[in-house]
Amino acid sequence: MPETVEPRTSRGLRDLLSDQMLARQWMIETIRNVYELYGFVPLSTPAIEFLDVLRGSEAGQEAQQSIFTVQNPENEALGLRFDLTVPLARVVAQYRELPRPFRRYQVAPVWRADKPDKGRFREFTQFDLDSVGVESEIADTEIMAGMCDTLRALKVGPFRVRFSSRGILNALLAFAGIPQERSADVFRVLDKLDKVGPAKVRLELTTGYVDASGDPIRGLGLENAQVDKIERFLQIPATDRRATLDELRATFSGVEGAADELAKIERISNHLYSLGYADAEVSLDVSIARGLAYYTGPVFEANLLDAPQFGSVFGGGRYDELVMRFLGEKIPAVGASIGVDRLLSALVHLGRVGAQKSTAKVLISRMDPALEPDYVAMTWELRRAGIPAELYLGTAKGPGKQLKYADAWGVPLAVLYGSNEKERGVVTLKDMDAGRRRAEALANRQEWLDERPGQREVPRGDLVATVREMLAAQGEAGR
RNA sequence: GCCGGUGUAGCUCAGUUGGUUAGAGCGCCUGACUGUGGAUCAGGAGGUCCCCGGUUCGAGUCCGGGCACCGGUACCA
Repeated sequence: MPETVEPRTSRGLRDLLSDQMLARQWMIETIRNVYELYGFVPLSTPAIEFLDVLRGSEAGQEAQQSIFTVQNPENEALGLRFDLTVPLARVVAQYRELPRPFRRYQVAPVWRADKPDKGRFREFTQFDLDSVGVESEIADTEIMAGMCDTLRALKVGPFRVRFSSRGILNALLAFAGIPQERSADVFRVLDKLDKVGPAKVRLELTTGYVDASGDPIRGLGLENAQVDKIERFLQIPATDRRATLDELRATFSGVEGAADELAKIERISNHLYSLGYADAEVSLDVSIARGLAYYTGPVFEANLLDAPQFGSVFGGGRYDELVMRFLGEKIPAVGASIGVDRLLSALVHLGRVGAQKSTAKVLISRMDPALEPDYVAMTWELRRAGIPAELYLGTAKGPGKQLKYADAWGVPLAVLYGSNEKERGVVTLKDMDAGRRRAEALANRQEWLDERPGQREVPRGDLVATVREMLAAQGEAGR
């Protein structure tokens, strides 16, 4: 026995077999269509980047970054990208002649060397769209409008895009008397609101607590009076954008800079109103924070109301300083990112994508070696008519195994053609779904054989037309 | 990172106070049924009992260490 290698994948990595790939491709194509309609252009960048590009020049400043490092023959310091935003910033800085605004979309895998978790992998796909070099609030507006249009195109059922802004949160800090240096810590805790609830957030903002596993959660040591103000802020309802803005104006009446920020948010909200994105779809919800430190303006995220357990499936915001690390110059940008894997899980959960495994709609079986020219001819006849067709290329002789093969791959139709059919100038077409349904009711094999459910014989010349008709009928039945 | 749990066939798992040649269901393959998927029946293939060490006449079983995975929790640019 030769020594064999155990087939396996490293932790957090997985294969996507055809059913998952077909569902994913449909989803990505649907999203892409929306963003090309909006006039965003595609971009591809290498999976591997220089480590200093990924980390920023002051390496070590953000320690504990879960970057996969990569070796090349030149021994350069390289790593796999962990998002698509940093490579975008690099591209914008590197291609100085690129006309701006640069509005691009990119769908590609990214890698993070984190501990894998349910629904979290070390290799996963993001679908990002960003407008770089834009200050106008219309850019923020179109990102959020695009989020809505995308979710509608994916038929996810009711959803809610919620947005707020770093400016509002900064006003909150001023309002509560918290120094701006603490902003990252405070926002990180506020971001957990959906997940852990207000009571734990309060504890984490003040004294900290010991969680269920006995792990201590350190508190931020804020005063109770400060947290009271935060809570008062968080209670501002998110049902009506105009009303929320009114309340914010009242709450922040004495806070410097708040009025300007609220005016910006109002312009976005008004654009959205005038385009028909009403409060049911887009809400101004000051309880969302988003953990990322680099956001500087509006932040937004989307949840599916029929699948809330999947959390935010689509999120983003404005980040006006990210390109600075490469150019030293401030370039405003706004964008959003879709967690393709998470959204796909939600779509599967909602039954929006099927479990299709095969691209072929017809399997042409081969029963008689003497008739191979006929099988080949039929196959290409179907293909040239635009019907995805597979010719059985395995070694099984009889139709039993070949039908089993069609069944295993979920091919909806099978063609049976032997000397019987040839003599009479006909071809047998079998509807696999009809047969499968009938089989459930039949216990006796002989009946099953005699009945040949879902089969029909048609003249050889009607092959393409009949296949087309049967597929159309199946398509309707399947809906 | 921390707490707890679990590692036995492709999958889900059983395996007695430590005792001969380690089992079941599902799946897979073959046949009954040489032109029909499902069901049924018969047969077959498939094992480093996670790894290393220890105790013992004897270890899947007990002990020590390691690793992996699962659940919870934290972190997540």
